[in-house]
Amino acid sequence: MPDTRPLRADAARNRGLLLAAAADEFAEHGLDASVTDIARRAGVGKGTVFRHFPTKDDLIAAILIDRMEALSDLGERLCEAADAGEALREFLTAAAMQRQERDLSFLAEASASLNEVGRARDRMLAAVDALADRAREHGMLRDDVTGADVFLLMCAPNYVAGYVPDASPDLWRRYLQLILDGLRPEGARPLPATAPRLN
Amino acid sequence: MPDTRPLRADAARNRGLLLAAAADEFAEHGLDASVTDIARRAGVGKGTVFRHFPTKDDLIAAILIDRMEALSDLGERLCEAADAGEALREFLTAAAMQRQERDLSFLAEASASLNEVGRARDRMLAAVDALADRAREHGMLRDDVTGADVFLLMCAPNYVAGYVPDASPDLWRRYLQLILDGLRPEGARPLPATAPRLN
DNA sequence: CACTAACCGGACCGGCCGGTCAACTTGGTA
DNA sequence: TACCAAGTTGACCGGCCGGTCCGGTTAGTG
Repeated sequence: MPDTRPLRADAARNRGLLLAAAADEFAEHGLDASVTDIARRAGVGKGTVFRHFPTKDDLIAAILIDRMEALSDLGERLCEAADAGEALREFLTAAAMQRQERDLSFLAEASASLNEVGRARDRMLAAVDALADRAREHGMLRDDVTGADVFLLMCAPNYVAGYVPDASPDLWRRYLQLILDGLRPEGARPLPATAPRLN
Repeated sequence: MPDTRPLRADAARNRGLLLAAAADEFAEHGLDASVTDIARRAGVGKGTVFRHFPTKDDLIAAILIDRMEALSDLGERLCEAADAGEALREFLTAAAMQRQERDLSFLAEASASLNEVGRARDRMLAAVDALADRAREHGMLRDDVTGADVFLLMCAPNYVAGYVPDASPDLWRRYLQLILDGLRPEGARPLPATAPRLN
């Protein structure tokens, strides 16, 4: 970070408008919402988009990073919570609420190669790992489930609910609950295949 | 169906090649694999694709219908099986294996409007409903889960596993097992939101 | 107020993609 | 074998999309 002088007032405002507009547009039309539409929604010229984010992928990455950073903060805070099981549920709920859109993949194929995304993801993965470990120690999480499993399953409730045309906006909660029940040690049967490594 | 005279020999063969090539290409590159690539992979000119399938959506629909029909057959057969719980697992396993690619959505937004797709989906949904009912009666499925829930969750294991870069090809089995455990009555907590309607 | 570096906007470019079409080839039949 | 409808092909078209660029605007400073 050699030269980090502050943005001009209008530029900073536009950057914010763009991030918000892009998030909305991606939520509605998936990752292939057009840059032109995003610019229009933000009330800004298309050139401005590319001034702030050299590439569409960079724009996506910026949104991803924002969200993952926020989730990391929350996760680290929740590690202090008394009830480890409830902490995990709260974290997954927040994760699902943050992204009601389908398909804004956390691993973001293309942009996963950008280092910043990777770093943000690793931090979040660490937070999830810690939450999972604590929950497991308190007997709220089955022994054979890893943090990586939880990380991957984070996206599932929204994905599943996303395919119902006129779904209740709370439908994802239903599938989150189902998944949480599957993660508990009670009726656990042994899992096939080994847990994936994510870094 | 006014005029259904049989295809010429070469045309029939090409149609088969195309369906196979398209399935492969979609598996590798998602739904936006290009028609040109599909044609090349099938060893056929692009025009031939559009002779058989007036629209790319029709091609997708044809694949979808094939698969759903096959799953419906299997599902209806499995309704006779002795072990209702095992029948459900077998069905979901077959469903997951049939589509290792991510993102070939069963409800296929665009083409969902085509009547044939809707009909095939309804038939499959009926089969899943029957399987779920039997499993529930045998105490292998929690009371508050509907066939529609199971239908939607069918896609989840592949989706989740699809985000792991160099995953074992069996990774989806892991998440299928987790979901199945969540579907069992043992540790069930009440589900929020009402089950979705799909037709 | 005057000056300038930062910023903005939108016409423009090349490339790709779904879809068309007219010239050509070929499977089936009498 | 001779014929033609069915089938095939790839050049071509219009439209869209990510990304560029330069003339005009504006925020901040002294």
